[in-house]
Amino acid sequence: MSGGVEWALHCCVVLTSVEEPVPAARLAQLHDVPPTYLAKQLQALSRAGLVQAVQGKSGGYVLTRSPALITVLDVVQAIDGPGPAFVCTEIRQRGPMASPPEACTAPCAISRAMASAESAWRASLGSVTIADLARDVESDYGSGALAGIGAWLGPADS
Amino acid sequence: MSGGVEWALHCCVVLTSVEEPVPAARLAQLHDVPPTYLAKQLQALSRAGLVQAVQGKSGGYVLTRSPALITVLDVVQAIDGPGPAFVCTEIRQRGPMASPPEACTAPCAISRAMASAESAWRASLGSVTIADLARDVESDYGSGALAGIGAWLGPADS
DNA sequence: GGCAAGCTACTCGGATACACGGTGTCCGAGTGCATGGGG
DNA sequence: CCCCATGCACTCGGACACCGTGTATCCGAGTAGCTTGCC
Repeated sequence: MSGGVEWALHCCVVLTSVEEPVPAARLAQLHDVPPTYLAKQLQALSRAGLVQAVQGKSGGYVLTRSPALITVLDVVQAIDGPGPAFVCTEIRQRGPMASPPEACTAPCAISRAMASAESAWRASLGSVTIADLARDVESDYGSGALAGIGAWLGPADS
Repeated sequence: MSGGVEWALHCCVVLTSVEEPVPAARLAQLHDVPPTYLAKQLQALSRAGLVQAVQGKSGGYVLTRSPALITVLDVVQAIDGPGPAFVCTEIRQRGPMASPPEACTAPCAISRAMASAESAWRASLGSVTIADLARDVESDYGSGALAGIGAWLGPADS
């Protein structure tokens, strides 16, 4: 899995605590990660419609909708792509003992098992929203933790 | 995910139908895949203790235990490694607003959500055994399908 | 005929090149804000 | 004093190199079975 997923999730959580756009460079120095590379991930989020990019002097990124309506699965799929990790290459139709194509209308048993597992994985990620993560962060580090970060993101402090 | 996982699973299923060792080269030509590369995957299965490698003139690979005791998860972990796909880099401890290390005894909320999803994925894969897959194959293609492959694996037919 | 030594051929196992996707970076296009001049 | 044109600085967006992991391959170590010679 791409390591940028973690950065994107953290960015979404901190964007919960602000209303004004936050530039990618500021999010980068908050997490101490390469600014240009994080910009790449945010572009992916923008393409997926999770965040809105506003340009201009005081531009940046803002969440497009309520954090309660953005699931972790949305973010993961935006970064890593919607395709499943396991892709069946239909090797049952190859080789000397190949099954005839007319008998392969349904996915093979192995493909079904892997698809079922990935479905469970997606269901688990889809049941957690960014709002849930933000609440957990407040619970872990005390109320006001996110507000402090939000305040830091606003002005031009280093 | 590594593409060799699919090959390894198919190999385990067909090994269900034989009792004598099957060489890697024969499994390779059955599935029409690069022989040397499939050998690499089988070596991983051997290292994980799922199959036993016997050397000599009529050597090959055999399952070490009943197919009902080998789960799909075992095979996947043997090929792709036991480590989780998502690894938390603890970026919360980096940057200007870093959380103090003494407040980071437990995994962060994001790490927990990802770990929970992977746990669900593993549970799903762990609930399916190679014997289940073999039964599904018989159900899909009719009884005797695996027996036919097993018979083909034995002699030296091309 | 039975047995044992030697040989052969076949097997696995680890060490070795190649390729593609993820990682990291750069510069150009576009836009909102600030400024300065005019009415 | 208010409004508008101009310039600027800051933003995102896509196009360009680099590296690590997975993909594919090869040759050497080891062993079971066959052959052959001897008893």
